Parts: sequence; structure tokens; C-alpha cells
Amino acid sequence: MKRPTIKDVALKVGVNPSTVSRALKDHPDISERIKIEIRKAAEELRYHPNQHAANLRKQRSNIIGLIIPEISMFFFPSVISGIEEAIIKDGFQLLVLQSGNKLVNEIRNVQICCDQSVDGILISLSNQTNSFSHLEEAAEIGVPIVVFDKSLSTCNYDEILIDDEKAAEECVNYLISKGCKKISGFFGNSNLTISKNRLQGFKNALIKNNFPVNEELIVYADSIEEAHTQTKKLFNNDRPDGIFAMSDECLAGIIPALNEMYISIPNKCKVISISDGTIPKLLTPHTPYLHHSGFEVGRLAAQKLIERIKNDNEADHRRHFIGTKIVEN
Amino acid sequence: MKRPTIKDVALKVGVNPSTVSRALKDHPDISERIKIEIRKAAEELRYHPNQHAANLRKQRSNIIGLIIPEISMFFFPSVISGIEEAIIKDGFQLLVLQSGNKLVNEIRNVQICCDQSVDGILISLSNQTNSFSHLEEAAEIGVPIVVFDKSLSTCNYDEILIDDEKAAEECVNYLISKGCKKISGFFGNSNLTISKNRLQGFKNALIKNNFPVNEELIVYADSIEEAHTQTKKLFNNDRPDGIFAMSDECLAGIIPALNEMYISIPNKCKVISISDGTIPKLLTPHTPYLHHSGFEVGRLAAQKLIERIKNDNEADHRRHFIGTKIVEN
DNA sequence: ATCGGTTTCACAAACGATTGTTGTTTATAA
DNA sequence: TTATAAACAACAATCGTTTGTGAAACCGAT
Repeated sequence: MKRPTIKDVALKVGVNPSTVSRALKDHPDISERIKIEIRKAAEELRYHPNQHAANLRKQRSNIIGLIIPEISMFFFPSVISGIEEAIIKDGFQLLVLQSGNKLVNEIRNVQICCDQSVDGILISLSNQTNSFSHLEEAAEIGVPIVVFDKSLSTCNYDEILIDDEKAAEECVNYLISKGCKKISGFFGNSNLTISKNRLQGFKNALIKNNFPVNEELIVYADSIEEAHTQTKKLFNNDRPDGIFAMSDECLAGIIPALNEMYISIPNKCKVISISDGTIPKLLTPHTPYLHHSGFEVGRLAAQKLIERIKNDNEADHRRHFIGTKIVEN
Repeated sequence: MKRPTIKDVALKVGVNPSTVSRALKDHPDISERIKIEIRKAAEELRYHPNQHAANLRKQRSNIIGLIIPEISMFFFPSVISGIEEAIIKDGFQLLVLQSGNKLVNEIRNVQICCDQSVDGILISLSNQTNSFSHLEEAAEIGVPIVVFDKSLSTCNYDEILIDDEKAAEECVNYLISKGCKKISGFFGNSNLTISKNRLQGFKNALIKNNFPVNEELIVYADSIEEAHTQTKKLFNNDRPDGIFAMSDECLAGIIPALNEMYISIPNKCKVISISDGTIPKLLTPHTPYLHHSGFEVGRLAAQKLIERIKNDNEADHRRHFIGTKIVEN
């Protein structure tokens, strides 16, 4: 019933617990004969080291804290897959903490990470976050931090991002190249740099192409529902012939709304989004997208974090951009 | 730089560590005067108890292990949200472990749960799993286990499920009531009880309504892509006028395939699925579904698990069914 | 036989918290 | 004034590992 400890193994073999510990780690100090005996005994007793004891002693946990707004269906599931891929071979586990886009929860989650002595933190910021002060505490005690996807311009840690400005610009250029004359842009929460940068890119493209920047055509939508209603509202007043959606959430609101209004895509209105491709392929009709792989973001972020963990958090903080490209369906 | 320990706090106030420990837990043995002093010192030093030490001493971790096939976009994200909702108030954390539908990984994950001394395990089985032997080991050392959604008939632990057979039957009855004469069914991996039971319900409905059970119309599809190609293949031979999709994965393959073949939904072919509603609302056109809330499953599973944790894993194992109902869009 | 040098293992001190027990002070009643 | 209880806090053991240190035992070489 009770779980066997290292002492049980030691007792069974008739050696000291320290010998068991070393034997199971294949330490050269222990003779092969004893090692075999110990391994056999451990096997028989089904002994597995108590991680808490080991962690306490070793002052590390092999756990990485992941703090994200929420595991909705968009983007983050694939990010998590990417992270898992990267950490599995180094034996790290993932503690998933959702902030629900609330700063208080994010703060609490950082605290939880500290309490659990995580070896590193991967974080994508909430809508409400506008400083990194709550991460300072973790940083002070030497916990490596990597910020991905949703960050702030004041970020002082490693970042894994796409070049949001350029990405948005490319999308708009695509629409223009397809003959769009009146282009609308849908953006997420205006608080995040991700939105700001994509908006900037959106405007840049318009300006560079001598298009007017019409504020009426710039829409903020934080959820599918909002994107849906905003689309309908938009088409009551203006009638854009091109829409740039900065996220899957936006797209998932826009496309059904257009369908419901019988606005033919792409004949009457062309749509392009930044996405990893799953949602565009689900929606009808399929629309082109600037491919942004959540998996890759997760993998890279975790990789950077592990580098830091292994190198005692040394090296300068850097901003890493991952590649993107437009995919026509 | 280094994290403060309980000793640092004790030293600062000039008391014994044990007094600090009790004071911070509001133990009645400690005078209010000292408590205030200690709380202030703890605050100033930004002291937070080391969880590993506490866990080691208390022989529990406040961590719940969640083992699932994979955090794809379907179903599990909302399950996780439900779990979080249920566990947050009791201060549990969630260790998310994906099996990737591989039994070996599932076994490894159970092992990880044991190593981490999780207080309980929530598990949804992989495609390959056909016994509970790997959970025995965890069960033996007293770890409460709750199985949800994907289980086996031989399950000996608490289960949170919907009445799959009845649910499928209801769906088919719905199609029949709408005038369908030739009904096809799409199912996931045939290994899982969830598929078997839903298939059984599917057949039951046909038989009870004096419809022939045509094996040609029974399709197994484990992914969106497979559902997609199978749909096209199906319509090359037979032309069902009704489709029952047992999952979002199936549905997400079926609807686009029908659209691509210009088979009008619901005029030429009616479709119904078992779903939590997100995907049906995303797809065009919207199709009715038997509502099966992932959130509710997660919440209930976690709730049952916590009950067990608190009651030392006593009480008999039970199978819990959660309610469903058909939603027309 | 004695002496360095290996092997090979035991011993014991951590890691940081929790908690049963003990001891001291203070207050209250006899 | 003394006995007795209550309040308070210190002491010390403990959780299960890991790891630095030291000590047998054994080797071959002198």
C-alpha cells in the first residue's frame, strides 16, 4: 500500500541508501555486482524516487511553468504540442496555468511558479498586462523566462515572436495585389503589442500604397462573437472589398458573418488572416492566410528556455523572429 | 538573489521556524502580536514556502495529473477549463500530460504522476489502451483515479461519461424524424468504448425503426483528413441523405467534403453530430448537434476526484452520466 | 611487511518545511 | 501564597533524497 522509499531498497539489499541512490544513477563508485543487485531489488519493489525529496535536495524541479491567457481552441493547443516536443527529451514536465486574460491571475500564476520552484517560465501575456513587474520577482531569484507571442515593447526577457508589423503588411499587400480597393482590418485587444504592431503594419501597407487610412475600417474584436457582430455592423455602413484578420478568433467571426449576409468570398470581398492554417481550412470557403505556426513558436520558446536553464540563465536577452509565409488555399 | 526560507523569517523576527510556520497558518497557539510581526517580516522578505519541502513533509503535492490523448483543438481545451474551474478553489495545480494516443506514453505518464506524487489522476484513454493494468500501480499506492470520456468497459474506477449509446440513438432518431431514409454513421477509433457504444446506439436506432443496418454506411475516421476522404469515397458509392458524426473531428471532415461536392446541407443530406457546439457553429452551414459539454465533463471529473482525495479514496467506484440534449442551430 | 593507490561503500549532513512534545511564562483560582 | 491551568513558543524529529567526506578493503609494488 505504501510507496517504497530508497531505504526499503537499501534494507532489502543490505546496503546504505546512498549506495542505492548512486547505483541507480550508474555512478562509477559502485561495483557492477551491487548495481545489478540493487536494480533488481528496486524493480521488484517497484521503487521510484520521490520527486519532492529529490527536488528539495537538488533545488530544482524539472518543471517548466507555462502561463497563457487560455487554452481555447485557437493557437495554444499547437503551441503546447511544440513545447512538449522540445522539453520531452530533457525530461521536463509542464505546469499549465491559465490567466483567463486577467492580470491578477497572471500574477498569482507567476507566484505559483515560484512556489513550485519551476526551472523556467514560458509566458504569453494577458490582455490586461502592461508591465513586467510581476515577473521581476521570479527573475530576481534566477528563474529563466521566455515570453512568446503576446509581449510588450518594454520586454526585457527572451522573446519568440513573428515580425508582426511585417506580417500584417504582407497580408495587406496581398489583398492590394488581388485588386482590393477598400480594405478593413480586424484586430484583437488593443492593449497588446501584437495588436499594435499588426495595426502598424496594416497602416504602413496602406500608406505605402497611397491608400487612405480610414479609421472606420479598423475594427477591434476580442472574441469570435464580437468579430461576428462587428462584421455585420461594418457592412451596414461601409462595404470593404478586402478584410485583413489578425487572428483566428477574428476570422472565425468574420467568415460566418459574411456567409450569413451572402457576401461572396472572394468575389465580393477577399479575406486573409494570420493563422496556423487549421481554422482557415475548417471554414468555408477556404481563405488564404499568412502561416504562423504555433507549434514552431512553442518549440522554439521551450528550446530557448532550456538553453537558459542549462546555462544558468546567462547570455543576453534577445528577440527572436520566426519565419512566416502566405499560403493560398 | 536567493530565495528566502522560513529560517530567514524566523531569524529576522527572532523566533523559531516552527513559530513562523504556525503563525503564517494562523494557528491558535501563536499570539496575535507575534503573528502580525511575522506576517510583516514574511511580506518584507517576500517569503513563500518551498512547496517541495512542504510536500515532502506533508506527503502530498496539491497537484493533479491530467493524462489525455492530445490537446488538439477539439474537446480537451474546454475540458481543461472545466477542470481548472473545479480545482482552483482547493488550490490544486494541473500537470498536463499527453499520450499522443500511444500506450507507451500513457504508461510513462502514469509513472510520472506517481513520481510527482500527484494527489490524483484524471485520465482519458488513448486509442491503443485496452486494459487498466498500468493504472493499477498508481491505484495500489492509493492515488485516486477518475476516468472520463474515453474509457473501457472493464473500467474499475470512477467514470464521467455521457450515455454514449443513448446519445447516438437520439441523434439517429433526430435524422429519422427529419425524414432521412439512408443514414450513415462516422465513428472514431474502433478500439474505444466510446466508439463502440455510439456505434451500438446508432445500430439500435436503425433497428428499432426498422431500417437496415448497412455496413457500407458505417465509417471509421480517426482524424479530420480521414473523415474528409472517407466522406468523398462514401458519396462515390452510396448517397446517404443523413449523416451522424460521433465527434467534432468527424464533423470537421464531413462538412467541407460535402461542400466541396456541392451536396447541399441539409437539403440533400442532413448532418448531426455529438459536440460541445463550438465546431458546428464554426462550420458552414451550421448543423444541429447533441450537446456534450467538455467543460462540464472536466468540472465533474475534477469534482469527483477531489471528493476522493478528501475522503482518502473511499466510497465505491461509480459511473456517472452527464446530461445531453439536441441543439438545433 | 609496508606503503601509495584504487575501489567500494558507509556515514552523516544537508535541502526547507511541518508537527508532536516539552518547557516556560503568565493568569487564575484556591 | 501556592497550586493549576492556559497560553505561548522553543525544541527536535521527520519527510526521502543527494552528495561530500572518510574509512575499510584490496591491489600490486617496493
